[in-house]
Amino acid sequence: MSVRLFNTASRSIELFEPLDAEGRSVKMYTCGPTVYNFAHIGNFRAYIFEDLLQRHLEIRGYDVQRVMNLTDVDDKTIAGCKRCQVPLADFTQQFKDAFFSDLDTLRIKRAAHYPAATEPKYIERMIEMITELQSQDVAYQAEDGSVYFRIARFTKYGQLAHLNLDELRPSGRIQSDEYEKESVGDFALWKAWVPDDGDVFWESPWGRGRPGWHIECSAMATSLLGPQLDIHCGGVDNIFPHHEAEIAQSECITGKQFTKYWLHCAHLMVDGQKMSKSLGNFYSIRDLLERNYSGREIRYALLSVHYRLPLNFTLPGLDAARSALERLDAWGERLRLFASDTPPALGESPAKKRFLEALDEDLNISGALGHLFDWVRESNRALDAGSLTPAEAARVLADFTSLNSILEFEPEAASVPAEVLALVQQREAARSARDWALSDELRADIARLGWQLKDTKLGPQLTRG
RNA sequence: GGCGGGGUCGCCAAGUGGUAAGGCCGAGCUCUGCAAAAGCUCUACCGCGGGUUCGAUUCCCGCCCCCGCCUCCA
Repeated sequence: MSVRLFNTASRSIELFEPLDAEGRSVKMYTCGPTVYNFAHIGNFRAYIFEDLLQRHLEIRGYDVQRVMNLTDVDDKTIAGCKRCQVPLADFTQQFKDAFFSDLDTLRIKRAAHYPAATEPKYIERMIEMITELQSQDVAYQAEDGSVYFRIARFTKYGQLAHLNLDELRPSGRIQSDEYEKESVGDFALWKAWVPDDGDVFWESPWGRGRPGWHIECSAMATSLLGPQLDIHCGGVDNIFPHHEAEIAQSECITGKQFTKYWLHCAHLMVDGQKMSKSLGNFYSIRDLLERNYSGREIRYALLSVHYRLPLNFTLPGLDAARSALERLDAWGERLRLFASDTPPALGESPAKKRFLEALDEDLNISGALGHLFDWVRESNRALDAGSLTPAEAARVLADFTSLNSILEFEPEAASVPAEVLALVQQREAARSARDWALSDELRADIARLGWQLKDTKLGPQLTRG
């Protein structure tokens, strides 16, 4: 039971060994959202991957301390609060709230900390760090008043992304107001106030301004987790320059290797194309809830593809997720009704072992789910044949429950209105009286109230819609 | 141009140097007052062309196509 993970730094799968001398504690930092809008499913693909990683490490006995930052000041948040004519904090708060609500919808386990960039203690820490970098002469203030990191002074810069900086091709994305930099690759640590920033600024040794994006992660990560992290995650697009910058800043300050394992998830596409607002294929979680998909269905769809592979998100894919989950629901329900009350001490089943071993191998979730469904079919067959004992069923159920501490696939408890429940009872009475006409009429009544009723071997079953 | 990921059944997607998991959809069967649900069963020679090998989807070379990054997008 050793976990192996693909490390972007080495471009290979490595045995996971935490820095902690005891080998138990794992420090994990995950780049969080910029709260200028509702996070989209692409963001949540990353967060669900990180959730899977945390939960799997936990089931393997590690004590994971995870931090996720909230970027609540940047160009977009400033533009947004100006547009809405509200204070920055008010503007970002609504999206912070929405973000946490979406996390719950998707059953993503909460990190230990969600530090926000504008918290005074972190602004203070960032200023301290920039001051230190300046004293080391790796940071300098340019004529525009902003402070930049001098990448020429950090020889490792570009190593994570395997980029040769001399060969970098200008991409036209360089801001025209940054011409004061010594080198185009130098990145901002502190951005000088400009009139467009309005009342968004902090006082600093370099005058009014705000922190650059990269320094916030270095400050919050080292403040909360210490100078060295075991795991640092994000989307592939963060590798360069964001994570390079974090390494440069942090290691200049601490003198230690910043992160041991860098994990990055691939992007998500929608209907085979890059998700973008202009293509109209841009989904937030609430967009999908409005289409009557549930959080766990979205979770399944986003979780079931290996994190380093591009995930093609489609609505039919969500329908497939729904069907797959219903199969698991039916299996669980069947086991529950048949299992004995006391799970036998038979130890871990081979199926559970296979599932976890698949995840050990760089989170091979597709392989793991394959084993799960094999297990579903095998135990259903045994139940059909009458060859599964109630005690064995109890063990299967116990192991499935335990795997659900990773998957979180349990059905949502639907709250059925009393009115509907009463009709169901009346119909059951009609059915036992073999009054089929009344029975069908009652089923139609129930349908009119928005519930679909199916007679299963286990009794009437209600579903919404 | 540089770097990276990928092309496996209608769709999604594992995997291995020895003739290909699983899910969805579809079909058949069982069950069933009806409807449905559920369960079982069935469905692929792995982008193209070479090479290495007794044998390649799996290794090597070339090609085609898709996606991403190249200075603040997960």
